[in-house]
Amino acid sequence: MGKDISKAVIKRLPRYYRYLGVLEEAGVERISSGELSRQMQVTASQIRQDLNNFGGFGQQGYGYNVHHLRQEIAMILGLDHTNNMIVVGAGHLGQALANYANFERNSFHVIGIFDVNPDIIGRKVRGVEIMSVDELPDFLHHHDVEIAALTLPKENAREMAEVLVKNGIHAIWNFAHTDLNLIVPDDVAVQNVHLSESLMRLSYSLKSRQEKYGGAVQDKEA
Amino acid sequence: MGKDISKAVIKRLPRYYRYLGVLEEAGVERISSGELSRQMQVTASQIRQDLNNFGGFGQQGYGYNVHHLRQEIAMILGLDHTNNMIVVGAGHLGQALANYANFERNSFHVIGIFDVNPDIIGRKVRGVEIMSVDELPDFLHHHDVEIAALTLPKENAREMAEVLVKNGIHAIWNFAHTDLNLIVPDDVAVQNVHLSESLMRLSYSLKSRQEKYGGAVQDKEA
DNA sequence: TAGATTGTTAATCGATTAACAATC
DNA sequence: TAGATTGTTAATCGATTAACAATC
Repeated sequence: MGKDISKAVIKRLPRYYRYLGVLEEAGVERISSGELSRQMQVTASQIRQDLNNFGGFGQQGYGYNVHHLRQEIAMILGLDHTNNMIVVGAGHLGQALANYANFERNSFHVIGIFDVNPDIIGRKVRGVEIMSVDELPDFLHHHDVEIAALTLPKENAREMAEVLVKNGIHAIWNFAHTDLNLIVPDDVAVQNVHLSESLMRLSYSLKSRQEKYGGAVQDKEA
Repeated sequence: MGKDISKAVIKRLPRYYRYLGVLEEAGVERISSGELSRQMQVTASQIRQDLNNFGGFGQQGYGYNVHHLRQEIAMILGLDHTNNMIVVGAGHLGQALANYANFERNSFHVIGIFDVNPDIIGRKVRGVEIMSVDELPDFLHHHDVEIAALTLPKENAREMAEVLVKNGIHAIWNFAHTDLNLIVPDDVAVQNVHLSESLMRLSYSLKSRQEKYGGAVQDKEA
């Protein structure tokens, strides 16, 4: 309900959440936008603007209560309850994600892992058995699954996305090297993690830094 | 050299590269910004603006040559030569990345994997033996390594980043849940892949879609 | 109260889109 | 040549930063 929040703001919220977690663990009770700004290397203006999209979480003359602000952000992001997940594709990446299970203190919980390869079906990852994708529709109808992580080769990813959507999945965490936007309807959320694109940006960044700072690569021969 | 290219433009280049690859594989020889715009769901203006940061790759009345444009982008991103990589942290995610090895047709090549855990040192991943991090400095001095992927728990990541930088690494692909920007000097490129942040954005996105489209989650009980 | 710091409006900056003359 | 489509300038839009009155 209400005004749409800009994507740029949403992108920053998890980082605020992380920094507030560090502060809370360190026993810090309150923080001003100025101090947080210094630590996070963003402007205090931006912090205040961002937070005020959701309400006045701070107090003039005091700042923000670390614990309270963190809880508010958790609520905004949907981390205040457990989101059940499945992982489709039990390759190395899929297993890596499954092993993340229960990270962020129970906000996310992997309750099923699926693959096409009969050789690994039946094996367990963190106590969860790898099932055949054939069992996927049935599984989805009998469990409350919010999120599906998709770690299949791009050849199978699109087809599987359709199966997931058809069986009630409304959020896809897509690791396949393909865009699903044209496949899934508007009411299904997709987050792409294109690792190869990230690596290419790093490669570009490395290259432009070398041009800027000179051939600093050589100095490791010393 | 010359004018700085905006981050927003760089972020889009790998996606152009991917789409051009698909077109090339499909045997498409030329493409107009208009047609590419339709396929990629971005404006034709943006495509032309983006590409013209680097030079006039197109031809009036014709469009762009798919193969040539793709090669130009490869050059810009530094994919026209092999970038040697190491993976530090041979956990599930590290092994997943190592298995990516040689993806993007030899642009990236994993030549070393390192871990602290003695139990897995000596094991092989895709023909590359897992070595002890103690051997890391020596390895870096004897090999030409451009990029280090960092897949350690955040407790060790910062310390290891310092070791990498001290031994000549100029590009870090950071998967640890911590920011390295304050640790590494300006001439070291860092790309963060904070998977948990991506998952949180998905969770937000799911939540706001449910609010917008109504409680569509229930309909999978049908 | 005085000092600190927010919430919020206004100003600036940058990125995207539109338009069209140049040109293949 | 005429038609198509780029390269590029100008207009618009959105996001960030600055400023300050409100207020704890």
